Amino acid sequence: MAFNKRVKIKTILDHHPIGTEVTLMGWVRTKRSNKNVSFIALNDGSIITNYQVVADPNLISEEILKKCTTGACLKITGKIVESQGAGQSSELNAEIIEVLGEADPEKYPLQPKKHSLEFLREIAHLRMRTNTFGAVFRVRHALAFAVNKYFNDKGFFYIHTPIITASDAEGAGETFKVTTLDLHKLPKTDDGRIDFKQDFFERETNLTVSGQLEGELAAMALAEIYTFGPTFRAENSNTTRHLAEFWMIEPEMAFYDAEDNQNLAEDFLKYVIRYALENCAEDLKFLDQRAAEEESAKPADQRSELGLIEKLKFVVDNDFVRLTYTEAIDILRNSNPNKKKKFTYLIESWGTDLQSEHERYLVEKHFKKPVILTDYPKEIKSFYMRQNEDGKTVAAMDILFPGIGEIVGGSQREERLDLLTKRMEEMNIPQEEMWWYLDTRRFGATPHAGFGLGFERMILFVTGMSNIRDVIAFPRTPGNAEF
RNA sequence: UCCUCCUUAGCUCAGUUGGUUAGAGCACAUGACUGUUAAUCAUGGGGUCCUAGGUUCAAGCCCUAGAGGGGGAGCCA
Repeated sequence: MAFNKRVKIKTILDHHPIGTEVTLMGWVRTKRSNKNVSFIALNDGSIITNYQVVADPNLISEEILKKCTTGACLKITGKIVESQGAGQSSELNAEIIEVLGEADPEKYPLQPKKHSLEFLREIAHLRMRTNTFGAVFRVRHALAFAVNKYFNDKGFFYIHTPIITASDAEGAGETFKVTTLDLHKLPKTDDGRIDFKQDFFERETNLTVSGQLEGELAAMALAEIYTFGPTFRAENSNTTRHLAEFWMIEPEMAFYDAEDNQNLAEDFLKYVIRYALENCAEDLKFLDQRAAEEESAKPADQRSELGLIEKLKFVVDNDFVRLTYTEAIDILRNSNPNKKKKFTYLIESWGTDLQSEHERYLVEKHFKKPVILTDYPKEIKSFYMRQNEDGKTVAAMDILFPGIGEIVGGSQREERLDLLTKRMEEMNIPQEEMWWYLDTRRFGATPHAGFGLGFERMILFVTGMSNIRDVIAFPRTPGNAEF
């Protein structure tokens, strides 16, 4: 006989089935008791709202009620009735309570009170049971769904690029090695190097740092594709915006130039944010209040002018600013912090890369909206980016978001074989092992473009969380692979 | 990797110029209470003051090293 006859709390709140008999299953958040009645706040994950269960000690034994402690899992059957209390319109009068799983209150670490995010990170296996993380992961799901829906509705094809790769030439960062060799007895070649011919793939392999190059191959056949998968970078980065394992969305489109690419990226970002606003109202309302509390703890000059939901609506309703690197340098060179030498790195000449402080100034102080920066000097960008007519810049774009920094990096790709191989030579990119990539420029090459978007950075922006470790269930960072 | 701050009860924190038995709120337990909303009230239990050295008559407090964590920078998404 099937076990699951539960009704979800979200369903009850949507339909208010007063008078019907239902079974709820979920976890106790709090219990309040007096001599005549106990109130259990139950959460089943379907929605952030807890549902009130009323237990009459004449119907439910003291032995059972004693086990209904914070964190315990219950199966409750009873009748939905109008609530006599003020905090909710309906509630469940319990007739049968079955304790599916107890939670020793002396040992269960989550309490009905506010916990610090740092503490909850240490108990990541339980933190999804809190309001904040429940909200974050429901929003994360909605955003992932919206990503697939957006591209599917536009006729893009979802390509699964490999996780294990042999190419190390993207230049996107340090890689994690993949091997089945015995690390204590590494086979050596005659000249003393590790003999990867004896390894599983008979060559050196690593976890992917980007699906872009493979994505380009697919775009040369299916025209408009995207990837959405895990990405691995072994950089020793310890910041609130970096993970060693993160999820990246990488659309790649044949017949798109740089401007088409920018249009797609802006439309895409607005779509998924709008999707969250329309489909995660309760969770975003909670996160909005949470963010407001965090803001009120900050000194007045560091507080943001807009609340979380206001900020999301603002991004959806306003055009992003588009300007070239050269224009940005002019603005920065003449900015107050540059003139008054407030920047740690002063802007003096064209050609240097922008630092975080410069990006933040442009986005948060000067324009106060998302910025698409284009046409960077070729020296500070990747080999595959299309070279502009001026001979100095490439058709790159970075999209900068307030509070996050770079959320998207992309470009029109260099489709001209001679220019591409020349650039690879200049940048010491080995061409032999990239023969398959260069083949796309030999056979049926066309203008094409694409971008990469860090999924967790998008979640950070939409949820208003400030540390990237709090928007992925089990974060992987230097020195941390628990759970 | 660099800079910087932090580590005291299950959690969040206080702890005076180094000085007797290390405190509070919340949580938890017990009891009270005729419907509560993070209920309230009373009582109670709970400590390797991150670790290892050192200075001192005396160290939670000072010094050295290490571990763990936060924030910032670089790298990037």
